[in-house]
Amino acid sequence: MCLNAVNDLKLCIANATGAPVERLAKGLDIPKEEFGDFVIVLPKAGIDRVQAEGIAESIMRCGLIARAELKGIYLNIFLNRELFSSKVLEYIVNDNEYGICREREPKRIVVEYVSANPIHPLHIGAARNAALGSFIATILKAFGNNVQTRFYINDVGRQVATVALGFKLLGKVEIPSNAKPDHWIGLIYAITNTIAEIQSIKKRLKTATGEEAERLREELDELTADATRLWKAAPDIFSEISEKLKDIDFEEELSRIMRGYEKGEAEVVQLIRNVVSACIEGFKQTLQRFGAEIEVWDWESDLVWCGDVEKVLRALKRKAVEHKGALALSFSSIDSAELREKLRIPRELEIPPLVLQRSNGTTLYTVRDIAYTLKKFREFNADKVINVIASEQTLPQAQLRLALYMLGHVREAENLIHYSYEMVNVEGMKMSSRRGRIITLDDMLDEAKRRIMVELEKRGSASEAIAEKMGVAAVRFYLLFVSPTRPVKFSWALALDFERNSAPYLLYTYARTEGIFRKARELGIELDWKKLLKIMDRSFTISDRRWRLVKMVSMFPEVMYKSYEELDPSALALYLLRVADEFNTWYDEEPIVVEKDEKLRASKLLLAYAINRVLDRGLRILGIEPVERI
RNA sequence: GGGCCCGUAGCUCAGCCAGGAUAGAGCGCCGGCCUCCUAAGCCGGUGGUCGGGGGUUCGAAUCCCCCCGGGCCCGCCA
Repeated sequence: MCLNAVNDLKLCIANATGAPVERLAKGLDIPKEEFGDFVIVLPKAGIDRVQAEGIAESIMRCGLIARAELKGIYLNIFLNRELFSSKVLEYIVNDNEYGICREREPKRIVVEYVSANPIHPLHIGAARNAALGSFIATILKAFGNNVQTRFYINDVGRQVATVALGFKLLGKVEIPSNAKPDHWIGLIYAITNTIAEIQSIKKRLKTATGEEAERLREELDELTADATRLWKAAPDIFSEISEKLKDIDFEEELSRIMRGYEKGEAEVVQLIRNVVSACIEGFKQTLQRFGAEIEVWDWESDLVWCGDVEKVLRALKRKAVEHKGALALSFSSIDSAELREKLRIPRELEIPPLVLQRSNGTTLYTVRDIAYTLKKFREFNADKVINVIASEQTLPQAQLRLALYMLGHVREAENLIHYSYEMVNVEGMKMSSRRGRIITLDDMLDEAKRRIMVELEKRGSASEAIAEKMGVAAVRFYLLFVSPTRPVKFSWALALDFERNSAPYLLYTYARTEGIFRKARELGIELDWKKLLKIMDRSFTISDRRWRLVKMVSMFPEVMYKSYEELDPSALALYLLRVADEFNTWYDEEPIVVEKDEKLRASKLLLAYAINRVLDRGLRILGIEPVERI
């Protein structure tokens, strides 16, 4: 419904003063409380001293404003608290979508996210992706767009071939019944890869000398440490793979699997599909638990088999050049500042040629991704495709857009968005899925839940369901709280701190508001918000605390819109925390349900309801389901 | 070597894109508050040459340049 009191205020000022709304909005700010409720920074709004005098006078014609003071370059504005707060509460009660303003022209948008390699469990990096991606899909949908979420199953390529080879050496694809499939596959992958790497290094060491040999020996030490750890995890399996790897040429075998898979040889297809399906099954369990919904699962191999990749490759080859003995696509012929601007490619980014094909004839990831991008646009008839991918892939994503452009898919190139975010770094540890050194999302969720369970038991209200919900919330919030452009520093201490800046804190605050309503009903107070609006004491914001809360609630639509436009959950997360802080202070300061004055009580209940709605709506957009009681 | 992102309190982060009033939170640390709507809470105290240096400006954490430090990328991996 788009009810937004702050927007009303902007329009009101614009009407009263005749100043254009956009200019005003630019200069409008929230000052320190002592200066006013809002402030227009005059130079920012393009208003000079002379004009300012007139505006300071005419602004009073806006009924929402009680008084305005010209002070230096600032026009400080004090609102009519009664009018403004009544308006805010009315909006909350009457707009069941408060905070959201649906697009007049909804877009069709594909959000591809997670798309983790199906060779090991989802780790905390994928978790950040999942949290961001599901947030993006949720908020785009909430604002009225048609959104489809997709997961790209990278089952073609080296990594998958490696784990498939591991299983092949073991004779069969079998997942122990007590193991989660993706965890088991991750172990087999790490074992196979680590042993192969050790063999390769040992081979190279035979001929290496000097610095080169030194470097290799260091690497070998590290690998040996990883191997020992992996051996301990599954001694029999480790030994078996180790033995069998001795008898084969690893690279040759890998190449054979890759070629066989791309050609669709029945035996290889069965092997890989078995392994990958099992891993995806594990992903689905975890993602469902995490509240990240994927609507369409795309197999990369299907793109190869159906001829889409071949088609793209043929088209690319017509534009290809020779690069280091391979066929490649060079972008220098089309590169220009204008094109970079259009395709959102950094000005100075050096873009090397894109190699199109391995010498064994198999395809490469970025080439396959071109076919995939076209598929995403085509199948959903999408206006826009958003790829949620870590910043480390900036270059291939840029090459992807350039290649699309070169092939004449200009619209797709221009509307393919690389939603880039920085990675999760673990302090004191280098994560490596190839060596089985990862912190998994499953572990995080389990540990968070366990910690919360301990806390709940202290309160004598241990509920497994609530602990689960809160655990998921805690992890999601931790990953969404930091701006996407900044790396997340992971440590268990930070992830499991459930005070103040955390989801448990927000959920607790929400539950407090629910507690108020519960108590009210117990006391026989009817919580009919529309009725309460009629009888409420409109002067309740003579209290600065309550007034501050009203102002915060009034900002909700503005905050939501900003988060929507920038697809940035951290702004919303931070806002919710500040609302909770202010509410908790108020909650401690004065009774709400016990208020004797019926009219004032109505106002207080409405204010608590407003906070309740804002927290509920904000948390849900962040993918967190509120709990009524903790 | 080149590119992208980042550097704000002991620690984790807002603020920077669209420059404006004495730079904000949380954690930590110190000291208080539960016969009263949930103490994952509240109140008070502690803590910062905004990485460094130039420049633009009436005004710079914010814009520009240089330097230093960190993460990531520059593969016939994905």
